[in-house]
Amino acid sequence: MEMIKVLLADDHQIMLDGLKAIIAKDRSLKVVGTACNGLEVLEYLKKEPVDVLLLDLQMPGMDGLETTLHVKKSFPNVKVVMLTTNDEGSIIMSLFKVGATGYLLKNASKEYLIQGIKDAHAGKRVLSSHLTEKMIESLTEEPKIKEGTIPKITKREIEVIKLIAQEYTTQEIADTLFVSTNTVATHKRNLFVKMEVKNSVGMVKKALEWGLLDQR
Amino acid sequence: MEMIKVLLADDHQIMLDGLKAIIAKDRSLKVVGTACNGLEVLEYLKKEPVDVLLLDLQMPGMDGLETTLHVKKSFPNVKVVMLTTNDEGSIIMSLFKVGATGYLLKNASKEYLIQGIKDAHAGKRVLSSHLTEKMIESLTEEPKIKEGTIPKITKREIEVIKLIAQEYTTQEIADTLFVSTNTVATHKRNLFVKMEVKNSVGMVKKALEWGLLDQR
DNA sequence: GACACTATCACACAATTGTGTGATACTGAT
DNA sequence: ATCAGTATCACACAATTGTGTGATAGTGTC
Repeated sequence: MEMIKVLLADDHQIMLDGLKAIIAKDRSLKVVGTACNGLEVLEYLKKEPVDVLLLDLQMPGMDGLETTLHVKKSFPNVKVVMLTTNDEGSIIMSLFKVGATGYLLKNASKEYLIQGIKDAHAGKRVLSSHLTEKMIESLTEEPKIKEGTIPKITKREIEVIKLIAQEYTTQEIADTLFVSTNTVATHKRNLFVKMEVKNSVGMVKKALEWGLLDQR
Repeated sequence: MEMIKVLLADDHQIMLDGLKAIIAKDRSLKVVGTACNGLEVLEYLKKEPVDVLLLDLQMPGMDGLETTLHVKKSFPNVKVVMLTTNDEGSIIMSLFKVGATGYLLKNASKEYLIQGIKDAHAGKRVLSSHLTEKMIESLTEEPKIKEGTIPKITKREIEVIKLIAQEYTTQEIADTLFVSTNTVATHKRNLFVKMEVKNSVGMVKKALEWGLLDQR
């Protein structure tokens, strides 16, 4: 009987060891390799065939989402099962859009995990039960134009966001950028609309999510 | 030869299974039980003796820090080793202050983990090597009286922070919590001082850094 | 050259936030 | 039983933020 070849990717060594130990117990599964980031995954796939890729959503550098995108592009036959602590309903859709086959919570039981790998290999959609509900919810929600797309934000606007994130007042920002407070207010106003937020707090939160404040 | 009795606590089932599998391979260690939150840990300790407690820092409800505090108070002989993904230098000090014996990153190797448990049992301080440096850093950085130390923030205050982070106005927060706007304003005022920030933006940023908004 | 976008500014006004200075009541720890 | 901390509220006022509705000028594009 052919064993299902599994590749593990997680930035936590212990997680890798743990998963390996769990999967090793099942005779029809075989861990053929491990990786601790997205690049290593792609490197591995270039060399060796893999049936199922178990992927941590949160990883330094290329995260699970981006990795999936690349993997499915170059190796469409590989089934990707995302492993995560996250239970946000919103992200599931982008995951499946990007080509993932499954999405499991890290606090799933090991039986569920093993069954999930087998199901994914058979081409079945795999979803932690807690999440199924949430997904249906977010599907049945009114088709609001909410989209994961990050709008175009200009350099000047980013300067403004950064200063706001540093607790500057509008007056201080104006002084720093050598413009009037009116100008700063206008930038903020435009940003609120673009980013679909109500105030500076929401703006800074989204800016952080979108990685706008990363490079100082 | 006596085996070292280990109790595992983590809210992720897979993590528990993984750790158990790793530890089971060492003949001098024995996993005598598992728990998925702080309360379960305390319940278990009341019934059965344990040598080393492997504790996840991030858990719903009572977190690792608080759990350690309670454990060391009632069961001072139990050695506590904290497991975490976090590598903030700041939190280490509060951990040791609270009575933890060790502090390991989840991406440590399994050999390191096993050795860590044994060392902790022998009363040795255990610290992931990456962290040792950071700790020394934060120690030598004396001049600043309060560096990175997370102040005590009450449950009520956290409720307020969470709502602010969700772009609620003071009025809306007051309505949600069934208190007056004055009360909300007072909570905010106190938080600004505690957290050493100037406004809500700074507060939400720090709250995010400190992981105050993690669990819904 | 028309069009879209960016960056700049003005003026007025409403809404909200933040501060200063109190107070009362409950709780848990010393 | 006292004391520190928490949670609650009041009132007043200053400061800041956010909105509505304009305008001008430079840039790059089709």
